[in-house]
Amino acid sequence: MTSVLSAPPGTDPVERFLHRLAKFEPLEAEARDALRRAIVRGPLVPPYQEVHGESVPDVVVLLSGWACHFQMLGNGKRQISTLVVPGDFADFGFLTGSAADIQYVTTAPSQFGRIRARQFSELTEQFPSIMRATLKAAAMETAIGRERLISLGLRTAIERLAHLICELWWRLSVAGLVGPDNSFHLPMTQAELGAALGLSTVHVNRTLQALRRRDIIGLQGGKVHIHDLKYLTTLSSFDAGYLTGAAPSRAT
Amino acid sequence: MTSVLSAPPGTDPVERFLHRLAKFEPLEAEARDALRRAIVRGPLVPPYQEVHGESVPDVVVLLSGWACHFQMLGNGKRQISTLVVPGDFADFGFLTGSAADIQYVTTAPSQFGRIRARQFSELTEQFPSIMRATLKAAAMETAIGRERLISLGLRTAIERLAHLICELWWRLSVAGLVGPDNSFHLPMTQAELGAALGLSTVHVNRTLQALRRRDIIGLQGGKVHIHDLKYLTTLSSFDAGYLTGAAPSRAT
DNA sequence: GAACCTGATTAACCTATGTGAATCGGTCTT
DNA sequence: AAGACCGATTCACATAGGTTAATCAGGTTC
Repeated sequence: MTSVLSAPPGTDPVERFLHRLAKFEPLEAEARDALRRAIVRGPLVPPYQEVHGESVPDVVVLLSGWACHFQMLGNGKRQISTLVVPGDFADFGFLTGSAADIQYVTTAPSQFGRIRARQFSELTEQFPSIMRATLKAAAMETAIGRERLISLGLRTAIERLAHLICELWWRLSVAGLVGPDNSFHLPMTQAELGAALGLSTVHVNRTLQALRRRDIIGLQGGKVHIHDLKYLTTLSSFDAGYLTGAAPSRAT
Repeated sequence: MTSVLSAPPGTDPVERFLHRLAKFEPLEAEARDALRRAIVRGPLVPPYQEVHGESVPDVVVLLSGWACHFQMLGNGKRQISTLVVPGDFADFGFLTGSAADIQYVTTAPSQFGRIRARQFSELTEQFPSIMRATLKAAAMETAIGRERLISLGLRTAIERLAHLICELWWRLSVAGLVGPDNSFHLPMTQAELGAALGLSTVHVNRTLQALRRRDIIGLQGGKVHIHDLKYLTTLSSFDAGYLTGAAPSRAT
């Protein structure tokens, strides 16, 4: 599936990013090299650091850690719209060159990589494959958003939670961040999970209990253990198609 | 805001599309001409016609009528994720060149315009402004999706409905499809509204009644009359920023 | 114009999830 | 070690919205 050199998991975060990107579209060795040279590694950012868009948005990539997009309403409630995991673009504002309209927070110590807007557009001109890969990454983010909409629209609490865990399991697997025992870090509080799933904190807790009681998953100290992936998958009618670009095999 | 020739509303649907597109990014007269020549007008499609993605997705534009993207779950419930109004791209699958993963239905007699994939990429090469405008259109669709997610995540039924109506009012205004009396066609059944808002048909009806009783809107025969736009706006904390590319003026 | 059909409307009832508040367990601070 | 926090957990209670099913109204068909 991947071309030539598939970066082994557990390597350098920049390699992880390249590896992820190349899954969307094969990248020539020179394109990879150019990207490697263009990415500037940022400092380690502490948790709960808000990141605001700049007027001329550079390309920002999450190298390690965790972040999420959110929006607030007047009543103080917040909705998390996107979860950004290592290897993801932090946001796609740079594609339109307009001021990034979205703010995001880190929820774990995180490191971002950055490519100057100007430099990135030179890169995409030189290597159209980079642009194609980037557009596909953006399309996947859209698909993820659509799937989350479906969750909020017609899945129950337990199904939403299960679906989210399946999604993260899949995405983090691709990034090489899932342990051999099907465990991964999930640096989000239950309140944050609620904000992502459209549920109250209390109900997230109840729902988590239900999954734990049935021995489907374990969750403690920001680490998830999946004990029964199959159950999770069918419970939430999770279909990884939207994460791979494959045709969805939805119900009739 | 718009450049040189702003197409007057009520004109040819292709002009409406160009007018909409140029709002995202000014288009040179030659670019407009090239687009005009490239667009092939399709036949009038009856309501409830499902349109499936092709393997090599052409650029498809809704010229007139109404359509929506939806997905189904195993239990037969459906979620409408996107509403496509005249002047919109029907979907953005062509940006990635991968098989369009999304199916959509018309809910009114509709006419689509089509530009061959190959031809479109030649156009964007010749006129980068077309690509920029298209990317911004895609970004707006993403923003709309995000806003709908917020609706499902933290707005009540009446707020969701109000927000949707505000959104459509705005989008259709830009397309020149809102009458001087603040009315517009909304060719969706209450069941479909429910599928878009994550509500049951019955509750859509109840909610509609509430808005009617307070004389905020009128809705009959697929036509909405807005009597109190200000009320609707504040009720749903509608902020058109996400439809214009302007910075959002969200609550702190 | 009788039989149909589809969509809107109502009513009665039910439940998934929200709310508010208290408790508990760690961890960090002083 | 005494607070002070923060996040997880529980409990008791409230309610928005779902479900089922019946009725109604307008438009079509034959």
